[in-house]
Amino acid sequence: MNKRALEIKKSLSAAGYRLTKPRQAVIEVIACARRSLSPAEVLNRARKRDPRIGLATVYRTLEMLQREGFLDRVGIGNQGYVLMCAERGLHFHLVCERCRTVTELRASRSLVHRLRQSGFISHRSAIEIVGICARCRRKCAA
Amino acid sequence: MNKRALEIKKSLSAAGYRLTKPRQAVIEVIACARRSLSPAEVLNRARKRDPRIGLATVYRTLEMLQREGFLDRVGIGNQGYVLMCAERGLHFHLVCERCRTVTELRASRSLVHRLRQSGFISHRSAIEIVGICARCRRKCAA
DNA sequence: ATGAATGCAAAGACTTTGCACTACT
DNA sequence: AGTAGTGCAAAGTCTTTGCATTCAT
Repeated sequence: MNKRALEIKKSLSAAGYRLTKPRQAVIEVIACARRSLSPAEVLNRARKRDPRIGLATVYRTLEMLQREGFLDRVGIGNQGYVLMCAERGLHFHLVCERCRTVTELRASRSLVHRLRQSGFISHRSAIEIVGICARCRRKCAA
Repeated sequence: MNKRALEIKKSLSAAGYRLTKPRQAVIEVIACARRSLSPAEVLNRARKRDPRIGLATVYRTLEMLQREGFLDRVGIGNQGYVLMCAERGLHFHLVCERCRTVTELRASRSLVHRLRQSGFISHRSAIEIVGICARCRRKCAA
């Protein structure tokens, strides 16, 4: 069982959410994922844990997780993808648009400082940078 | 006539694109916009310049402008918004999720350096940070 | 026990596409 | 003149919603 998944479950439970089977399935799927997933992909993976889960529930759970701050939504093209955040503070997500692997990169102090000075407040802790990761780039060159 | 719009038109023309009325309308609308616009908003504004323009053409033109690097797509929630880039190098877009005003903030050298070291290449020059701008925050407090 | 959460299917929103027509170069 | 580009409407994709039913507390 994934450690992060356990944390999230505890936190949600404490906040008054019911720990249903479908919700647990979605949480585990996302906590284990090494790359960002589309809602449909989350559904497919979640079905291996709870075959009865439906797409609507996936959407509802994703929305809830996002509202509670455990999840980030990333946009590549027009499609929405979701991924779990590990870092707490302000950080970057390097999202590869080819393989959708996500690497986290902590933000520098100076950026945090400059942002604060500008008066702009972001409650989202993740900033997405879309591009091509080192591995896909090597493949491409080959 | 907006200076940036003129630049873009010249550049597109040189690249072999035809400068049609609908395209010019979209370019001017976006070059003048002070905040990010949804495709539907672009249509509405463009109609004031060319009443015959249709939504499909707006989408096609936006796609083309993005492909040519004049435009950035920003995602707030599930909806796609588009805005013109002024900065050339890597920079941030501080996107207010309330009023959708966009402020540009140049990226620090150290970020550019760290990104390069990680082997991650982003061909998009704009990184979006979604939050609440200083003005909306003041309004909210009042 | 009881109401929050679910699954299904239908509705909704946004985007893309096919095709006959238009208008840049 | 010739073809890139357009408008319209239809099709496609993704997401949300209504409602009877299920299940976690």
